[in-house]
Amino acid sequence: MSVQELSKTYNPKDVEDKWYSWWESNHLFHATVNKDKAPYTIVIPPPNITGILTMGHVLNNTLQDVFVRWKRMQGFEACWIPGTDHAGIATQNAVEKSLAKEGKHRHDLGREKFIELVWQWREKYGSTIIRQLRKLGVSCDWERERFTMDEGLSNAVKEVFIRLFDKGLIYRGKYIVNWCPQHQTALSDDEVDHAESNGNLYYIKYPIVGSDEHAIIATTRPETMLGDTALCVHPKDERYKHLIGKTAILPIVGRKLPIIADDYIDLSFGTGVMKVTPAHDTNDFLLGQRHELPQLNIFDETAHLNSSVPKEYEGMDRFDCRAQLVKDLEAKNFLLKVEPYVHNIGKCYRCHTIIEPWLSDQWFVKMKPLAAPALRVVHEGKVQFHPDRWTKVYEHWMTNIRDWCISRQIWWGHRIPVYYAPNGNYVPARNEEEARKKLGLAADVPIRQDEDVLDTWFSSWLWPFSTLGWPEDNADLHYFNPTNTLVTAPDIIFFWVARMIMANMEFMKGTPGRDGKPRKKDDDLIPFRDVYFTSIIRDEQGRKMSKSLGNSPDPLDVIDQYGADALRFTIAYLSPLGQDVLFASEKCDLGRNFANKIWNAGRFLLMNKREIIGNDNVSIDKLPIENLDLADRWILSRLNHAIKSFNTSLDQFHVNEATKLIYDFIWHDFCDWYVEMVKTRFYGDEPKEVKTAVVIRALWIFDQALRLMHPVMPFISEELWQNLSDRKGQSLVRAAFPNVNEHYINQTVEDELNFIIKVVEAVRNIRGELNVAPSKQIEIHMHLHGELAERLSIDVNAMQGLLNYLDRLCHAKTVPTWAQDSVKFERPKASASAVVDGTEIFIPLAGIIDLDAERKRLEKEIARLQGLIDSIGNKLANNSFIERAPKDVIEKEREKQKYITMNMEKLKDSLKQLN
RNA sequence: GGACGCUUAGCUCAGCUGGUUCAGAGCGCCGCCCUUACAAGGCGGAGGUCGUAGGUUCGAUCCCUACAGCGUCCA
Repeated sequence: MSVQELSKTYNPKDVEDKWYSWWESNHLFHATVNKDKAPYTIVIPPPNITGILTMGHVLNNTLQDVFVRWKRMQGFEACWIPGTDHAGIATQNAVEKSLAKEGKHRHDLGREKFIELVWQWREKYGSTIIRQLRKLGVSCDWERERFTMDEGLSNAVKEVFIRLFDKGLIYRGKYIVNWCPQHQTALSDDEVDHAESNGNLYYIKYPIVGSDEHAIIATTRPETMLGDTALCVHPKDERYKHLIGKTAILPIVGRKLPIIADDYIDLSFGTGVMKVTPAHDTNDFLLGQRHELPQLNIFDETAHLNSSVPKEYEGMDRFDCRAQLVKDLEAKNFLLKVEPYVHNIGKCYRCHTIIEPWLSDQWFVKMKPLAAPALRVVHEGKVQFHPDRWTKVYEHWMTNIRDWCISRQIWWGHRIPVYYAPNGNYVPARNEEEARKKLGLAADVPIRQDEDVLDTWFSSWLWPFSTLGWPEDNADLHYFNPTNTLVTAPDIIFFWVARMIMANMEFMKGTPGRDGKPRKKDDDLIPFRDVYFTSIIRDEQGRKMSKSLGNSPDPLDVIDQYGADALRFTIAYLSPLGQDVLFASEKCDLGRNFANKIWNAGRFLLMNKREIIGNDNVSIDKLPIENLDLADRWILSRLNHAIKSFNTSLDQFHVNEATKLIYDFIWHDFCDWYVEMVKTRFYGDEPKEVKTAVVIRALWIFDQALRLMHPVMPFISEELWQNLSDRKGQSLVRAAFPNVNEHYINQTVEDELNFIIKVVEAVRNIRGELNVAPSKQIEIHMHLHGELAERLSIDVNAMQGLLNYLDRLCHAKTVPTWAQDSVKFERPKASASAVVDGTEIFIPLAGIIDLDAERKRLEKEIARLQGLIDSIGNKLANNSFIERAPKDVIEKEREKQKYITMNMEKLKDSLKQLN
């Protein structure tokens, strides 16, 4: 594209798709084992195949892309492995829903046909989010895309199951699980939504055998009494001590219930007597185990009453049963009272059916042995969390870890690799053949595989190595694992992060590492070194974004409206480490305006390049260092500062800080000051060679800025980078990230230019405050003296050069007057004035300005300085400050006082002059 | 009930681990400008006793304690 075609405003639509497909088709994101480079690996938190891109994904993936692009440009072999997970329940749910529209149920199809249908569904819709991610510009290595149900990953799942089983870490047992009667499956804790709900507290009388007494129990779920197998009181409860060891009668049913004691009982809840229902309440289950109580299951898998209850309730729905039972209790005078009561109810996160704690056969992983090493590496800082406070949360969970229920009673997922012989014996096996061998069964004996599938997390916890081909041994695995950084949301710290640490440490043990030797050390066994926990994206009112509230903007709409770079920039800018982000689309104005600013800076440079050099293709690879003036040295210092701070911020995972740095450098340092100053030279009368050097230097600096911003804003930076010069087919994606050149970082230079900036601001302030028309050319009389020259350590000639900038920046003609320090200066009459670093500035404005306004302006400034002087004075008059503060601090205060007083005195003189 | 986090300008937030004319940015607001990169822009300006009450210190937005409000996680 030639210069003429650069539009006046940046139009992201013209460039984004073009560059993305170019990057991808040139394999610029592809990483391979390269012994000459250090690897830098990120595995994507695999989005769910049923999902579409949300603002949460935007944040998460923007951050990953910033890290991975930055490292890639720094010369690492950067590899970002993408993929999706199969989301067992969610996906099955989606397919069942579409089946239901045809009036069909999965059982009508049978397992095999149904699964086939799910695969078809996944072919059709399962890559939506992957397509959408590309729109965001992410530099994933798409050639490495994985899916948790792929053959390779499925093998990993089987392998892990078998190894854990053989180690005795996987077992089958009866357990209370969160049962969804709708899906007819167990749910993990995180798949249950808890919410306050209005219910009742029912007070029921249980007669005591051999007495007229009743025990009163309070329950929110009276129907579960049909499964009661005991009553329980607190051993120290004086009210009920005498009941311990006695027997109660279960109303309606007539079953005898022992009365036991346990300090689990909450004395303040209800009446202090609790009914124990081991098969239908998690806490009762644990209590029942301690006291060896019978577990009486009263529900079937659809939460209807089974045959363990009196005939009249059999087959009833649990809630119908509750209503009927309450009526019956009342009729028979067992019901004391009913009170309204607010309590927590767990619901299925998918279908919102109330969860039934239910006793069933499930598969479990013993977590304690796996947790120990995973806890250690975090403790010792080998895996670091950002922000650090999540470490505590992690520790707490890991030390109180419970066994993991991994079976799910659905069809879509990895089927549990366990096979049963007709006699009930079972073994884990990779396939039926292996199972027969293990069980010693002939080919014609019927054999049956477990019906359940594994929790989706059972495949995701293997993600950092299963995506690299494990259990097959291969070079990728040696090289790219351990990965470096994981970027994820804190709400899955237990379900995913913790488990990945456990799995990697368990299964990478002994596999060859980077040096080809079997891994032993923690540093080689961890799955990643740093975990960045992202913010939560909320809407402007601070509410979580959710489908049901409809308060989540569609990122694709936002990209369409503002551009991907604008969205990326804005979201990175708004996301402080560890804090929530309140987002609204309009906030992308920030990013869009910035992109437009960058665009126009580029446009400006290209226009001048053409003006000065013509259409020749000049290389801008080298920084021309001839004829460097103060502005050049200043911007080089600022640039190197920016690069340095950018690296530091990203090293500390302060992405918002890094983003702000880019913004400030480009907008303020480069555009507001450097570009404005360089105009003086572009339009001045220096020879062509000098001008050529000046424009190439400006382009070179801008080129550096584009490299700096590329990790955050890949599209616009590539587009401009390609336009600045002929890149011969190279891409900014793999260009070198700017190096910090300490040589250019120079505080003196910055101080010198800051003086000019302060003068300009003082003059502009006068113009603004006194309403001097912008078109009005003014004169600036500066009273320059030796002290200033010494302070700025520059000579008179250099200062003269600097003053030339003032004319452009202030629309003024500068009249400097050099004087001896002590010599009084003849002030121009009727002039506005200011003091900058001890230097007096006068702007003669006879007949133009309102002298009163100028007086007020000066008085205000004098008052401000007086305030500062007073506060410093108080400090210095304080004996304990003088005695106890460090000497250099005291000295600094004294200097400050002297300096400000000097400036103020000059202002006072000026004020006197006006009167 | 336990753990953690947050409270700074009208709004959204920085302030990296006590001392730089320490109180900042963006948006919004007010005033002036279509000055040949950019009105998605330029220049200037007004706005806060840094949640409350104590404490530590020569000195606190920053460290400690309590409280209030909001939020998240766990039980």
